Amino acid sequence: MPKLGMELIRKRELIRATTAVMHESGLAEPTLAAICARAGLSSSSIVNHYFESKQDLLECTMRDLAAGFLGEVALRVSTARSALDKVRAVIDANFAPSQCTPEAVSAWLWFWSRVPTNEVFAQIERAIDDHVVGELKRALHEIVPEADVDDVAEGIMALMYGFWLRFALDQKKLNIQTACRITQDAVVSKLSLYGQGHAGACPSSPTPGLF
Amino acid sequence: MPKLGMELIRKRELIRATTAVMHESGLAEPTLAAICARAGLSSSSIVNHYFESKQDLLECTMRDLAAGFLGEVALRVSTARSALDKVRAVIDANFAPSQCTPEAVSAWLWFWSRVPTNEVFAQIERAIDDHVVGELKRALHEIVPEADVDDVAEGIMALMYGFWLRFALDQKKLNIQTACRITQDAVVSKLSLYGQGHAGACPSSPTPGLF
Amino acid sequence: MPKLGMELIRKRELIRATTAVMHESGLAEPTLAAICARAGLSSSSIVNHYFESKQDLLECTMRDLAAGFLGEVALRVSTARSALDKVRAVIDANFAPSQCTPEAVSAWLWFWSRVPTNEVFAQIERAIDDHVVGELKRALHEIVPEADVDDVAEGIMALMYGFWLRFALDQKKLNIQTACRITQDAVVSKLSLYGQGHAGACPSSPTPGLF
Amino acid sequence: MPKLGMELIRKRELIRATTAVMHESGLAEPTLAAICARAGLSSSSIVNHYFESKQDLLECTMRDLAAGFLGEVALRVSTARSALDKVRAVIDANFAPSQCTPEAVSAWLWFWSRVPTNEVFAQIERAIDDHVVGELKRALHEIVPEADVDDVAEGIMALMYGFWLRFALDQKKLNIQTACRITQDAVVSKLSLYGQGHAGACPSSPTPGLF
DNA sequence: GATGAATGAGGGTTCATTCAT
DNA sequence: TATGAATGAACCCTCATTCAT
Repeated sequence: MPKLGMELIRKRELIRATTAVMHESGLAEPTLAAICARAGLSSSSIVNHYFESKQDLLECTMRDLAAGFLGEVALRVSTARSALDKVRAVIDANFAPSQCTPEAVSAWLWFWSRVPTNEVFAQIERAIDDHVVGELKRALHEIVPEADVDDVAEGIMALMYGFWLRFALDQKKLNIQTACRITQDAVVSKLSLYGQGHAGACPSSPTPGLF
Repeated sequence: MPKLGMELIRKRELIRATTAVMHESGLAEPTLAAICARAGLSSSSIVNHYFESKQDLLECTMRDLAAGFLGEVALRVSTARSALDKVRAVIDANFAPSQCTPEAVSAWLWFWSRVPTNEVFAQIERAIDDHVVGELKRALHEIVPEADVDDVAEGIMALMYGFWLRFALDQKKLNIQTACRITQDAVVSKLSLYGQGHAGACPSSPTPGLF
Repeated sequence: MPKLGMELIRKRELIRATTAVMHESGLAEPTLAAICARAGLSSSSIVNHYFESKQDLLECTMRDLAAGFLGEVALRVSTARSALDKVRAVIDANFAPSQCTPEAVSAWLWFWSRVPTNEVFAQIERAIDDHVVGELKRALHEIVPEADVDDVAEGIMALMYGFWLRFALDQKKLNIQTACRITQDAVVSKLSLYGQGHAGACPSSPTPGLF
Repeated sequence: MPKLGMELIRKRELIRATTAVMHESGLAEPTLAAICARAGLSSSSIVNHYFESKQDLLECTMRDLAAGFLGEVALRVSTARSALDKVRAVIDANFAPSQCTPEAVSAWLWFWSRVPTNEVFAQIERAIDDHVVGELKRALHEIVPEADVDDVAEGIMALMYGFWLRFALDQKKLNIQTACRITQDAVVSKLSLYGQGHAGACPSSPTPGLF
């Protein structure tokens, strides 16, 4: 029964199953057998039917994840008015529900753990990073002194990556909403020092401060 | 070659080789063959001669790394005078040279990526985390309001983990000294809001601020 | 080669090859490599394709052998009229051609030698033993005094096991037909003492007698 | 401390440990490591120090066992007066306490299971068998018609081997004394048919009979 | 005499992949 | 389109054995 569009459906099923397996079997190397079993398909031959190889499936899976993430960023940033709102939009995108399911978080950590090994993954990672950091810096340029842009951007990225890593390690240890709030607060208080944000210029009052 | 007392020497060699392989061959599962080749030993039998299994070698490797890290923390915290100094000591320990070689960073990320899979690794991770977070909170209790202790501690941990993760992903992207400085500044400015730290109450000067 | 329905064929081939290897390579632990080579298959991966493990293959092999044996017993016992005929049927089943090929005898001895080691094999052995001994005792109840049933049954079993063991040790030493005849004669003469069997009460002629 | 006679002591220790390991670890192939651990020696090198190889140790172990058994036979046969007593002596030797410890029984079954594989073991087995069967037949010649000697001897051997095998399979299933008694009774009743033994010529009375 | 170091062969198992159906 | 057959590489581990101490 050569249904049209079967290819797309199967691919999506397999990609979804891949992230599920990454999560369920720890972050161990997912096997094709496990992925196919999870997708309800028998025989791992089907993977080589729709993908060039296991590596291809994994790359597609990560590209899919990355596309979703960059989409969240683009969507939110494009609707932000002020520079500060753009910064906040980037942070919101990082903690967006679609990126924070246990499966997604596991997939991200799995992906990161393979970046040093795998050149293709490294390229994807660099592309994501360049895009997000670029977005961040473009906004920060309008808010903080030129000399501070890099450090502030780097700080924000580290904070988000750190929360993600810690969430992946133990999902009971951390609450995503809390993580997002802490990050947002950190930025607000930080930028308020430069006379931006909702706060006044000099934080003489018991200003929020970082974290 | 059959010198007596070879056990400690070989164990150390193999542990060192393990972290080296983790780093060199990406964060992929290190094979005993690769580890032995790296250590200059022939045949992977030698590993089972000195360790109970591959898993045992990996656990010993991580315990060794963890011990080194906790040692750095203990050493620096014990010589700190004020509560603020203790917080800074924890941060310094995280970015201590012994913990920031490319090999060590790779090993840490490898370790983290296995925590969800492996119960023993999870225990080690929890032990480390409890210890460091505990140290941090004990000091923060004297500095920030009770209600803020958890969030501040969590923020500091995330910042450090995030820098480490990003360093592991691309060592050219980040400079450890910079990461340490940004983290320290973040803490100082944060805590200064509560009237603590070496800085005066109101940061009238181009205030430190977070990140 | 990838014909459908290959599973049953291959399983049978592998089981047959297993007993062959047990026989040919003495009763040493058969290796998958040897079994596959014997079956004309390349690489021992095929075993794990059709069986869960080597242990599974061995268990299936023995269950197959046991089923054949119990089938022989059931077939012959069910067509026996008198109680004595049932006893003789059990003996005939033990020395049936299907159970007395050199391969089968080797497989049985191999199996027995593993019973003390292996719980699954022990269960199979107990099941077989209980079944055969039970069949024997049920028939004997009608022939010999209650007090003698156990000893007679035990004696018959020992005689059969002993012949089998000796046949396994050296197939030139013994002739199966002779063994069967000796066992049958032993039973006939034994039971004739109780006034049963086709023979008259007192064996006035140079009576058969045991052995 | 080069104690004199250390060699004999160590050899005996190792041989004893070998049978112990054969029994304790089922009838699996005993490893040198297990044997040395059982003997309280560290490092399996000691075996190659006192024996030429593992095979040598195993052969010595079986020769030791065989010597003990043949000694039992010789001792009892030499003190037997009548031909019938000699037959009974052989049976008693088979079930002598020294040959019926769980360790000895396991060792014997282990040995038998290796006979088809191993030429040296086969030679030992043949030597034992020839000796015992010879002893038996020599006595039987004086009791039973020439034509029956082989069958009767073979029957007795089978009965004894069968009991041993069944005892090795499950020591709870069988009692050595019972096995010995059944065998002795079988012989007595059998030979009584030929006008020998304690019984009268024609077993018209409810003679014991076999088993 | 006895130990510990080191090696290498060989075993079972997992797994991605190819191919015929 | 989809499945099952089959293969071969790679891995961890066990174990007997040799050698230097």
